[in-house]
Order: sequence, then C-alpha cells, then structure tokens
Amino acid sequence: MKIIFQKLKFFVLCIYKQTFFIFDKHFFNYILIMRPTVYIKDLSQHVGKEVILKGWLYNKRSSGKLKFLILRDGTGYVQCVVFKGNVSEEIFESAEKLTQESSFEVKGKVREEKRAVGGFELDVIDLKIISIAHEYPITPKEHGIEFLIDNRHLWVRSKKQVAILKIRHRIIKAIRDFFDQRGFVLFDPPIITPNACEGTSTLFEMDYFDLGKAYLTQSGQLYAESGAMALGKVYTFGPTFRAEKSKTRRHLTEFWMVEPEMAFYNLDDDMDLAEEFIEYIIQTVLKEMKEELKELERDTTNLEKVVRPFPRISYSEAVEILKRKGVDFQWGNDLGGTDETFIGEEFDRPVMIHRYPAEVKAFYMKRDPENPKVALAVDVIAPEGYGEIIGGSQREDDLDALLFRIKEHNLPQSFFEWYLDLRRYGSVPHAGFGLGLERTVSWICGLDHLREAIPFPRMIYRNTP
RNA sequence: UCCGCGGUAGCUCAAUGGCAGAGCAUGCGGCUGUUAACCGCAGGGUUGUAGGUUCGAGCCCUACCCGCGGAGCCA
Repeated sequence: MKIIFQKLKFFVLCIYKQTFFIFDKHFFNYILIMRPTVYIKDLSQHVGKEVILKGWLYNKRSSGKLKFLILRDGTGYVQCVVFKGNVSEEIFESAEKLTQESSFEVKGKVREEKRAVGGFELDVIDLKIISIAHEYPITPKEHGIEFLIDNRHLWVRSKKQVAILKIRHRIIKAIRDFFDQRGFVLFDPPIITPNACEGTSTLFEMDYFDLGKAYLTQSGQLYAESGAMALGKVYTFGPTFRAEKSKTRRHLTEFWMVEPEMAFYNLDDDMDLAEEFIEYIIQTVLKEMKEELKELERDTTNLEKVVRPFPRISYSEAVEILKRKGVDFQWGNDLGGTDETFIGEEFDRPVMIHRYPAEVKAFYMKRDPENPKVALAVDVIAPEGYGEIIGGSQREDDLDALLFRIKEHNLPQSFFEWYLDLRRYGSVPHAGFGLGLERTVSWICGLDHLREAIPFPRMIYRNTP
C-alpha cells in the first residue's frame, strides 16, 4: 500500500463504513480496500451487516432487472443478488458483463435466505470487476475425463474437486497429527537415491554428474529405519515414484506415501498401530469434513464402521477364502487386485492380511521364526474394492540373515553397506508400514480413479499440465 | 508389454453408405426469485492423420497417431 501512496499523489483516501476507498483526482475510479476481510465461510457472523467479498463468478442467472451471481472464493459459494432498483446503471452493467470465472469484488448486505445455496445471500450495493474471464472451457454441463485432465489447472476450481482437495488436506493433517501426538519425529528421506530400494520395481533413472546413474525414490523406508535407530519412532512423508507402466485406476507414477518406522516394534505392534492410524484418519474426516463428503455424495455408512479392531487373517486363511469363493488360486502366488477385492468383500471394515509367502515379498522382511516360508508382512485391504492401502512388515534385524537375503535377491551388497550397518551397531527388532495417500483419499472420497485424489496426477501417458 | 473400447463445433454427444445436427458455452434481445434457470435470434466444422473401396464415406477396409478401461506390477 505504501508504494501506491507514494506514486499517486493525487489520490484521496476515504473511509466509509469500515471500508477504505482510494479515489483518483476525478473521483471517477476507485479502489476498494477490504476492511475487514470477509470470506464466504464466515458469512453467518455478518448477518445484517455490509461486507466486501472477493472471488470468481461460478455461475450467473438473470431475470430482467434481477441478476443472480454465484460467487466462489475458495471457502464457499454465495448467491449475490443485483437488483436494478438498488444499484447504479453502471454497476448493473458491470454485473451484466461478468462471464464465468471472471474475478470481481462485491459489496453488499448479508441476509439469511433459505432459497439460496449455503443459506445466505448478499444484496449487492457495489461491484467492481477485477478481470473479465475469456470464454471458460469448463461449462456447467458434463465433460469427458480427457478434457478435464487436459484442463486440470482449471478443473481444480470445480465444486467436487475443491471438496476432494480439502479432504486430502485434512487427511494429511490427520496423518501428521496422529504421529506427532504419539512422539514420532518427522524424518525426511532423500528423493534421489543411488539404488532401487526393494530391488524389483522399475525406477525413474537420471544421470547424476560424475557418479553415474541415480534414481527417484520408490520408498523412504530404508532411510526411515536409520531414523528409527536414531530417534526411536519416526515417519517419512513425501512423494515417491514408480516407473512401472501401470495403466489402471489404482496407479500413479508419482504418489505420496507416509511411512512410520518404529524401533522395538514387532509385527503385532505394527498392526496395532496401523489399525489405530486408519481409524483415526477416517473418524477425523467423518467428523470434520461433513460438508465436503456431502458435496461428493459419499455414502458414509461404510466409513462409519471403520473402528478397531480390524479383522486379522493370515495369507493362508485368505487363500482359503478365495478357494471357498471359487477362485482358482495357488498358495504361494501374490494376491492380485481382484483377489483383494474378493477378500475385502468378506468384511465390513479394513482387513489385515499377514504372513505372506516370503518369496513374493521384499528382501528386508523378517521371516516368521515359527514358519520360515512366510514373512512377517502385513497388507491392509480397504473395503469397497479400494484395495491395498497399507503394506508393512517387521524388518530383518539379524545381520547374517539380511546378508543372505541380499545375495539371494542378487542385489549389489555395496549399495546396502550403510543399511547393514544398522544391524552391525545395536540392531533391535523394528517394524513399520507405508500408507498410500492417494488411495486413502480415493477411498474416503469414494472416487473411481486415483487421478482426482492429487492436484496434478502423473500417469504413464500424461505429465501435463 | 498384452487385451478391449473410442476420436464429429470450444465442450458433451447425435447422424440405415445419400443436404453434418442438438444441448451447453459465446454474442444480441426478453423476463423481479433464478437454483446445471428459461424463451427468441445469430456466429461457430479439413468428422484424429494418411491411404484405399464406392457414383457417393463421419459411417466400410488398411496402417499410423492420440486417449480411455482392464491385466501384470504395486501403495
């Protein structure tokens, strides 16, 4: 504001009804300065008062001398009523000029109005156009997914997308609150890594100066183990990358994952934490994001059932369920997406499947002392067909056993020397898991595709906008 | 990588092998309570690309490009 005053000597400052006006020397144009700032979500506190709102035109309807402007400001939507008898000719024409998504500020009196969406309405006294929008591509009619994704930078303005993104934000906050309240320390792993973490997935490769190839991380877990040995309980939370040419609604090439890692935890402790974690996320979102879930028309009856304890079955029991359902399944194979859906259907809340055949799981998972054929691993399958949202395990803490696994998987031992050091210097039993953020968002919001669960999805055939 | 489906106006979609159309959006006009408002008028097209069959192709055939859905892999 200082700059404006210095540059424009001939401007006059006026204060009228809590609003500052700066007029130019002809008293022709003026700039409104909001005092106080009012957002649509707070309108209930201003009933009967004059306020100034700033935002964008979501939709417009008119009826002769009456215009209905639906304003959105990111916090909500409100219908602004412009009646020709209440405003100057100039203001009425301004309202006429507004196109979809034009930005403007509007001054008016707040009124409770049952007929309007949101329950409040603004009787417009003054209106100032900030910028007239060009013809907006996303019309109030339906669009195809290709077009919407092409226009993702604009699509995020749409009601459902706003609701999803707000729920995503709340889930992230719930995740952080959960761990922070339980003595976990955030421990950020590197994004650029010298080797494949689990040795199997295809990674995004890059040239790293004179050091040869480097890769985008597919998991922060190995680094988190280092953190757990330093800080006891840690969690990582960041983007991870998979170059797999997956082409399904359950996959992105770039996605966010939260990975807690705890010293002195065994598999049972790990499962206890995982179910408490999921319950916390779901119940928090149900309690605090009612409006957004309603906007998404999400039937929350199934989500409400997500309370501890969750059913825990072994992989072998899962195979029995599949066989009982008539699925041709061989003990030893990994569970596919459809298998998971079949098993998920058996329960009304997330199901934990533990003790998988060691051969289908990663090298760092500890074998079950009571049955060396299985690893102390656990996957949590979300209901309603949303599939695996958590994968975790107790880690191999014995140096010799881990060395054997690395050789068995043909992994280059030199890359894992630092990881082996964690077993050389005060090894302890420890465990952890990873939760896929977008799958969680997708499940809670009832989405049919992961691409709507992240602002800018990265998929095999798309890296724009 | 494999299997299936699709590509027509800015968008969503129609169109027996026979004049390329509608709704929304845009522009102009009308309406004092609209809720994806409504009513009237107008502009808007190299039917993904390249070949082929045919008197005639948006439609049939071939190749390619792009996208969507699924499988595998995984969170």
